[in-house]
Formats: sequence, structure tokens, C-alpha cells
Amino acid sequence: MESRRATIKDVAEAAGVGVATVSRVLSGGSASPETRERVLAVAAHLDYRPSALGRNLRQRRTGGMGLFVPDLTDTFYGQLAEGVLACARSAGEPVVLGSTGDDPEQEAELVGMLLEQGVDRVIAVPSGGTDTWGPAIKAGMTVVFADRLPSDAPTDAGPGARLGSLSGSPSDEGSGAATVSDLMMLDGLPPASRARPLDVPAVLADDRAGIRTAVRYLRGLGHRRIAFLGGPGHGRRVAAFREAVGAPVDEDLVVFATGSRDSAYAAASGLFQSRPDLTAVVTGGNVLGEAAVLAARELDLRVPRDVSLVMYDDVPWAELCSPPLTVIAQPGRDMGYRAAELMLRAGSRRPRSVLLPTELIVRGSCGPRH
Amino acid sequence: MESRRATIKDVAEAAGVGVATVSRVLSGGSASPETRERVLAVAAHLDYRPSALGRNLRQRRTGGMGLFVPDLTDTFYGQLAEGVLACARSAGEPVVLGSTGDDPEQEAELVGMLLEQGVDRVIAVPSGGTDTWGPAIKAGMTVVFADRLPSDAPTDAGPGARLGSLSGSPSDEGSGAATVSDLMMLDGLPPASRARPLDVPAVLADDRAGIRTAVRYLRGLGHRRIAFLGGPGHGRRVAAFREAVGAPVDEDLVVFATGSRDSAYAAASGLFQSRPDLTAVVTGGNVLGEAAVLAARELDLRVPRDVSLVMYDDVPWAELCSPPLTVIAQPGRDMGYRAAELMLRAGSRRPRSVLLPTELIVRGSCGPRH
DNA sequence: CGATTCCATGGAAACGATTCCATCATGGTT
DNA sequence: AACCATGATGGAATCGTTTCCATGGAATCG
Repeated sequence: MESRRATIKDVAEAAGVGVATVSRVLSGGSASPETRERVLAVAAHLDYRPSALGRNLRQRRTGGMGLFVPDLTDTFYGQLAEGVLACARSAGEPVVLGSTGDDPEQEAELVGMLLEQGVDRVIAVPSGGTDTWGPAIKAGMTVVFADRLPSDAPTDAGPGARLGSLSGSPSDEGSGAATVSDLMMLDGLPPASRARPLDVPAVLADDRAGIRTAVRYLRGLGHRRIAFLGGPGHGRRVAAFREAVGAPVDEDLVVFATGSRDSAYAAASGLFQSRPDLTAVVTGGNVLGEAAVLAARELDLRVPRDVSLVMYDDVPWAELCSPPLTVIAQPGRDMGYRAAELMLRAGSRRPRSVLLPTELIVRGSCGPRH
Repeated sequence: MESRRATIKDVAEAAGVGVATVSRVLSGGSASPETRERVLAVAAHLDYRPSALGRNLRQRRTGGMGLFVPDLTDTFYGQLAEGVLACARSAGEPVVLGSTGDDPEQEAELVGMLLEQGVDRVIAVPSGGTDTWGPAIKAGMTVVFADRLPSDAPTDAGPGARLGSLSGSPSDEGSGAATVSDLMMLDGLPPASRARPLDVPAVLADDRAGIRTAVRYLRGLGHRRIAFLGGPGHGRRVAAFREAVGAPVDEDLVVFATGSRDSAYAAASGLFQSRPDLTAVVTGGNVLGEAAVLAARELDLRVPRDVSLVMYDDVPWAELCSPPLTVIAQPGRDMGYRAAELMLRAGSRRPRSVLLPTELIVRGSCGPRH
């Protein structure tokens, strides 16, 4: 009793028309009212649903889009993914997911798989650099970056970058308009001094403003020895940190971990032990914030009495911590949603980049210097 | 300079053979050594990669699998997804992701989309019941459930269910072997008294043992009025709770929320306010645990002094809470990995279901009754 | 040595859609 | 009345692969 799906041919025969006509009716082409009606009726009766397989082959491209994130266990990327999915669903497009683990090699492999599948659009939180994404783009992919730029891209949007409006509807494209190469123009260095830029739109948070606000806030509390705890992809954030702290930067206070929780913990712990004189830490992501809290507790450092903490990303559990964590919030879901929007529009208008605002949410993890 | 991808025809011509031969060589069919070598060389030189589009059309099915989770913002499902992705990657299969928001309607829509795409395998944390999944299976889909069973399935694996071994390799299939209908046999009710069962393999945690352990633990601390805070899909857990508590169950102490964080908070807050006499709460998921902590704090209930708390799911932030949360841990990543394994094996052997062990991790959120 | 088997091989037919193009009818214009 | 523009329509080509089948040569067996 396993009847297979009806094909366009079945519908054509049942309706007494040619397959071309059926196709036209179903995709909005011209047809006489009575034919249209009959075809529609037959199609509905046969429960006909066009096979994406046939269509894709003919059109030499699969619908849908890829989505690459470093780690779904990181709540922020979960939020971002939800945003992408929400937008994709409203457009009826499938999303094929890849988790890169912050490994450029895995990422490249995933790109290859998408290419093979005929998926030519991808939203990526990139792990690799131009050597991964250049070829992908030359192979005909439409790429939108989210949350970060490839590691060898410029690290900051520069002083001139404007904020994307957050208040407008999600589809509001108003301000915040710049491609990656536009963004590169603004950082003061002549483009020629860099590798040829990828002309790829991106949806980023205004890390620069976020970090600056956090550092100023800590400064205002009297902190002078402020550390930065970063991870992969936090290049723009650490650059902003350096700028906000101002020269000379105490390089021992800038520490990096790889993507894993273990590494994050080790980095945090190492930082606290090697520099007991630091009084405040800014972390570049929530996994690092988690690690910092854990390491501090292990070393009997009290937050915020002994060390103040500002974490990037506002995640639900930040409020549950004790003390509740002061964070730099970035709109993860929006970021995903707008990236997907950009992707879907990519055909018509030339997509522009977006810079979303961040917000310092003061809770209880920062106090005056002691 | 946009050269499109080489096709099998290009390779055939360049190698001076027919397309059939190329196809055979590339898919391991028989061919003479020298032909094979030549074809392989040409293919490599042309950077040929077979298009999944053509293959899928011919074979009337897309490779890869779907993955449906209720909410990627819930860390547990992030873990589960990572597990699925890990297994899929090792098999070179794409994963198309859907987030159902615990809404059967959205879920059904997503099933339709998969069908259209020719994806005929899906791993699902189901939101809908037999009315969604029955048709999907009849349409030829291979389905594996993870974390829960459809809402109208029996709520418990029953006393006879055995644990899947966790100690073995991930591919160890050893114990824990039962299909959903097997599991249904064990709960004491004759199968005839239920709707026709879906014969679908599932990977579940041993909720029954997990909840029982937690309740016994709380009992041991002197608690008598223990509440259960559940959400969608926690049917098996609440059933286990009822069983563990034993009749008569105080129905006011069993409260349900929908999937959203707001609803979870409202339910928790309502529970605490309506029954100030309760001394302990078990939550059916981490989002509900989060809500319980928040609601307790808002109402000036101290954990564990005023109320003890056991949360389902061990998530990284459970340890960061203050006090650190006592949890029922279930192996989210393993669950995803094994579900994907089951899916991939589905062709050969008849897939069996798996019951994974849970573990009570005692931290600081439970104390003696006051 | 003839017959049978076996293997490598290439041509061609699927798979299910879109889309180009030719055909035909219709109606309006010169 | 001849002609042209318009619009609906169906046939057939196409996308890139797999797979069926026929062919031909070589090798094995009787």
C-alpha cells in the first residue's frame, strides 16, 4: 500500500493538459482561468507536491541555505541559529547546519559538502580565513558572515562605522549600510596594504562600542589593571579592547583560549594565577565568562570583591549567577534573522552589511577596585 | 572567469571513456586497473565532484537527514544537535535543521518541507503525536525519536526496561534494545488498549530511574511536599514522578508550562505562591530550572534553605549558580550521536531503541527540610 | 579447437522538474 | 479579406547522475 508521490506528469494526464502547462500554472505563469482552475483542482486532489529534486537539477541549484556556527552548545550561537531558522522558515527555505568547532579544516570540508549538494548560499560564523572563503565565493557561493569576519580580515569597523537601527522592523534596512570592504576602508589603513578583500556582506555587533563602554565602566570604578580573555574569532574584540585601554597595553593581561571549555578554563585559571594583581576581566564570549567564574571560584577569588567581571553575550543564565553577571549584550537572534534576510535579498539589491548595537547590562559582577 | 563545475561527461571525454565507466569507477564498481587509474587521475585533475543533485534525482532520494528540536536556545538541545552533527559529519551526510518551538503545526510543516526536498530520514524530538508522525512514516520516512516520544505514546518505558550501556564505544549496540512498541509492551497495559503504535526506534534517557532517584534523594532529606514543574514533552517524566511519589499525588504540586521562558517563569512563580508549603521542586528541564531559580529569588525564597531544587539536564551553568544546582544529568550529546547512528544503520539491521542512563549529580541546591 | 563464461565497456534510458520554441486559435487592424 | 499581434498550449530538450543492457574480447573449460 506504498503509493509513491504523484509527479507532474500524473497531474498533467489527469487534467488532460501538458506538463508544461501544469508547471506554468503552479509557478504563476500565464494560463487560461479554466485551465488553471482545473489543474489546481487536480493537483490538490492528487496531493501533488513538486519535487525539489527535479527542480533543483534543472535549475542547477538547490534552494535553501547553509548555516555554519562554531558550537551549538554555546548559547549565543543557539540564539543566532534560532534567528536564522525563523527567517528561513518564513521564506519556506530549508537550512542545512554545520558545526565547525572553530576548526578551519572542518569548515572547509563543510563548504565542500554544500557545494556538492548544490547549496550555494551560506551564513557563516567563519573560522577560516580568505583561503577558505575566497575559493568558496569564486565557486559561486553567496556568503553572509555573522558575528565575526574571517580571521585575516581587518579587526575593526573603525571610528566611522554607524549603528544599524534596532528599533525598526527586522526588515528595516535603514542605516548600518556597508560591505566588508566598505568597513575596511574605514579603519584608516589603505586597502592596498591588505590581502584583497572579500566583498561579502556581514552582520556584526558593534564590538568596538561594546568593549569601549565596558572598559570605561570598569575604569570609572577605579580599575586600572584590566585583563581580556578571548577566544577564536574575538579579533575585533581584542583590538577594540587594546584601543579602549590605550597604549601601553600590558600584554600579559591579554590571553587567548581555543574554543573548548577546558581550554577556556585553563586560560582563565592561568591568567588569575600569573597576574594576581589584576582587578578586572573582560571576556570575549560567554563560554569564557563561564570559565572565568569557575576559575575565580576555584582560586578563592570573590566576584566582585577581588575581581570584577564583564562578560560578552547576555545569556539567560547570566542572571542566575551569583552575583548576577554584568554583560555586554548583543542581539543574537536578530543577528541571525538579519543575516538570513540579507541572504535572501542577495539576488535583488546588492546586500549591505549591518552593524547591530550592543548594550552594557549592569548587574552585580563589577565593583570598585580594592 | 566563472567556470562552472566539471560534470561526469567532461571527465568521461577527457579520459576517453564513457560516462558509465566513470560512474562505476567513482562508486566502486568493476573496472580495469588502468582505466580506473586514468579516470581517477582525470577526475582529480579536473577537480571533479559528483553533483548530489543529479544523483539524488536518479535515486529518488536525497542523502542526509533532518533534525527537529524544539528550541536551540535550550542548551540541552544544543548538546543533542552537536551529537547528531558529529555522527553525520563522520558519515559525510548533510543535516537539515528545523526548530519546532514545541508546536505540532510547525513540526508538520517542516515534515512537509523535508518530504518535498526528498529527505526521507529524520531525527526528531517530537512535538506532535501520531497524527503527525503516522502520515510521515506512511509517506516513506525513516524516523528516529530522541529525548521523548510523541505526546500520545505511552508515557513510560516500564519496570522491565533495561539500560543501554554507556561504557561501551558509541557504536556499541549491546543492551538497551527495544523498539517503541517493545517499550510499550513493558508498561503493563495491553497494546490493544492504545492507538496503533508507531514502530519507530527511539533514543531516550531513563527518565524513570532519574526521577525516581531524585525523589528518593529528596525524601531522604525529609521532604514530603515535593512539586514537579514540567513542560511540553515531559510526559514520561511526570508519570515517573507520580509513580515515585506514590498515591495519593497532590495534583496542585504538578504544574505545567509551555515551552517559552516566560511561561516557565509564570508557572514557577505561580507554583511557589499558591503552595508556600512545598519544600522541594523537581523540574523537567533546564529552562524550567532556570525559571524556578529566578522565581524563587524574586519571592525571596532561599535555595536550598526554603526550597530544595533538582533540575533535569546537566548544563554547564548549573555549576555556576549559587548554590550550584543539583541535577539529573542525561547525556545529550550521546543521545544525538546514537540517534544518528540508529538512523544510518536503519537500512541494514532493524534498528533498535536505546535507553541511556541518567545520573543524579548532587551539588548544593538541596538541603534538609526545615 | 569450439563453446561457454566472464568482465570491461559504452550507449541509452530513466529520474522530475523547468523552459525554449513551434503551433494554433483568436481578435483586432489595415 | 489578408495580416499581424497576442496568448494559451504541448512537445521536446535539458540538468547530471545511476543503472540496465548489449557488445565485444579474452580467458577458461570440456
